[in-house]
Amino acid sequence: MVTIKDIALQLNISPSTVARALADHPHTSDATKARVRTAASDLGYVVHAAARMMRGQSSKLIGLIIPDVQNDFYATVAKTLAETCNSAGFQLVLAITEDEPATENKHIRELISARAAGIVIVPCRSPWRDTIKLLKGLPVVQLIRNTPGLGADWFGIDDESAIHEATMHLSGLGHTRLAYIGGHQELSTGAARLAGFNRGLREADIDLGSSFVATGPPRAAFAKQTFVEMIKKFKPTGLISGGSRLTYGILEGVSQTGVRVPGDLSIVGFGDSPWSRWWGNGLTTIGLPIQDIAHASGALLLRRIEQSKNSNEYQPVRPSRAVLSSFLVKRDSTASLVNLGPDP
Amino acid sequence: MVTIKDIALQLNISPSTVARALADHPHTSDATKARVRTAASDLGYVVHAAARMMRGQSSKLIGLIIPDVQNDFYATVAKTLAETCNSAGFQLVLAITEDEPATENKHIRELISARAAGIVIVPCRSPWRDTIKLLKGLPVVQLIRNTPGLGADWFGIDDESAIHEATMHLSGLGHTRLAYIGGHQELSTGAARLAGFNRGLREADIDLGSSFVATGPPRAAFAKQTFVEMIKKFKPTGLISGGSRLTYGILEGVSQTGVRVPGDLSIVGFGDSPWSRWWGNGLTTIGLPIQDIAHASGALLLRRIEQSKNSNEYQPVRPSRAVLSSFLVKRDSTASLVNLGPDP
DNA sequence: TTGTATGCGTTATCAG
DNA sequence: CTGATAACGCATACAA
Repeated sequence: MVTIKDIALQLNISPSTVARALADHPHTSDATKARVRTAASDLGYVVHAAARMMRGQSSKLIGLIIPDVQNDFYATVAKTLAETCNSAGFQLVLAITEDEPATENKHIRELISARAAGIVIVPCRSPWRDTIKLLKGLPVVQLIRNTPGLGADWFGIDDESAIHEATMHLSGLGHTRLAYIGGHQELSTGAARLAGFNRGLREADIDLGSSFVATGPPRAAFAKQTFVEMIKKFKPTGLISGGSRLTYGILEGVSQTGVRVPGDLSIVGFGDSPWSRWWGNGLTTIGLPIQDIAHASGALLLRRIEQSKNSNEYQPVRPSRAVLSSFLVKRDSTASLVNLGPDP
Repeated sequence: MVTIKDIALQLNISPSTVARALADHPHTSDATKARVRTAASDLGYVVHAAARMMRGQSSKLIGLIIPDVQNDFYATVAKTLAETCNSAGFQLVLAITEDEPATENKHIRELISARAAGIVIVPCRSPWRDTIKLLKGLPVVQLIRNTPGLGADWFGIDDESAIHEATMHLSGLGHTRLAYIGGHQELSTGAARLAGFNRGLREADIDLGSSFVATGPPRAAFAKQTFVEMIKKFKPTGLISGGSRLTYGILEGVSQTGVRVPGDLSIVGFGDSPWSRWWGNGLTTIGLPIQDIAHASGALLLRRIEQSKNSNEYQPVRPSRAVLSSFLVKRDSTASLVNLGPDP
């Protein structure tokens, strides 16, 4: 690896002069700068980030910790955030937890060891204490899920309202047998979304007996299995999904069981992907302001990083907690109630 | 930030003893190790990767450079590779190029500056010379696309055969008016896939006049627009997609124009996603051994990293070039030829 | 404008 | 078994 010394040796000048030339320091002759630059380019010099870091503070790395990249939602976050980071001279380090607290902890330690400038995280179900302690030492923005102990900035969506609106929508179409498949209630989002469903049921005067609720891991497999089992026992006319991957799994189940959408069942999916509209007129979705959230969190993190450079000790000054609204993308045809089978 | 010195001071021992204890060095008393570890844990010590790197060689970072995370294909690669890296103690740094040579170059410089141990890259359309020069300095594995100048390991799929097989499949169903929408011919994959289509046409004795070809950027938008325009002028009965995102765009176009699949048109999609089967029986796909490729490339890169540690100078010893086969996932109903409209 | 000296946190080497 | 010391590459305060 070619260093600043090599360039200095080549040009018979001192290393510090080279350093200054490379840094475009004002007190350096243009001639020297030019000579140094060409030499650097010739030799293929690339600055040693670690050495630079030894003197300064943190690296130009920002960690993104998410449960799953295959989720459309998080993929979009990753993309948007990568752009935001790059335009500010940072690189994004991707860490995937699979919702495992141990994996999460390990990733965070690595990031701190690499002196990441900051972290954007979608916390897993129940993070370790140690994890929270570690996170308190650097700028952190939480996304979607909200871990109680950690007093960090947070951007999320109004989960309760989102599902409530979806429930009212189905009720408004005339549905009276509703089902909900959502993520773990231990997740802040899982609890809020379920609460929205329950409020909807109450407001629509729907008997709890003619509703079905299942919560579990926010994975496609869980939703698919749950759907297939449910459709035998409880025949809903309307179904609400409480997660992007769950929607995926439900649709898998639909295509496996041959249930017609919207013929037999109206569904409200969580998250509005392009393929949502491929389901004829059946699939209403809860649109999410993903890009807005990603942008906002990126921008705020960069700001926090700036702030923490000024004050030696990082202090999470008045964490922001912003809730962005989802929006229903209605695609139901009113035909959806025509072909309802008899209640079992 | 708490350092090794802080621990030493706290315990009234020398920094070197602390270092040895932390490293579980054999010539250190168990008592000392225990004391040091608890102190480290108490103080929240995390090793400074940069400082460690100053002495040693490279970091524990591996770069993944891809055009697009939103592409199912690359998302799966990212996930699989992240697992492979983690289990070997590496962290994955995600870099998204959007197929821009400048962005690509910048990312690679950053990675080298951070002394990434190695890089897995899906090169962009026409990488800069400088980019190739930089890449020659460290272990690199190429995925899917193959940049001529760079003598690095490469894993890809047999693009020519894949599209050829798809073409023969449609021809075998009785189709004689075929269309192909693919990626730029400047891409190694774009050229190979188009060649496969052309060979298929020849072998099926299909007149070039009753076929349609369009190549362009491998984005959904391009495919959608091309599809919508094509469907007015040239009415194919069979269409083959030459890229994952292109399939996406084509299906967007289908749903916009109201073309029935497979009623009016048989389609072979590139890449087999779960949503592929949501198209009734219409959508045959070219299944890709994504996970195999990702696994293989990860494992090989780790091996190359090992090798490069032993020899001071990194020499790309006999680069591997492996071609993995795709497989057709047939879902066509034979009904697809029943409703053909008249030729325009 | 340029050169010299110093220190960042770790670890390997050598001395105790 | 433990302590002192040097070195990694870079940036900067200070001297020239």
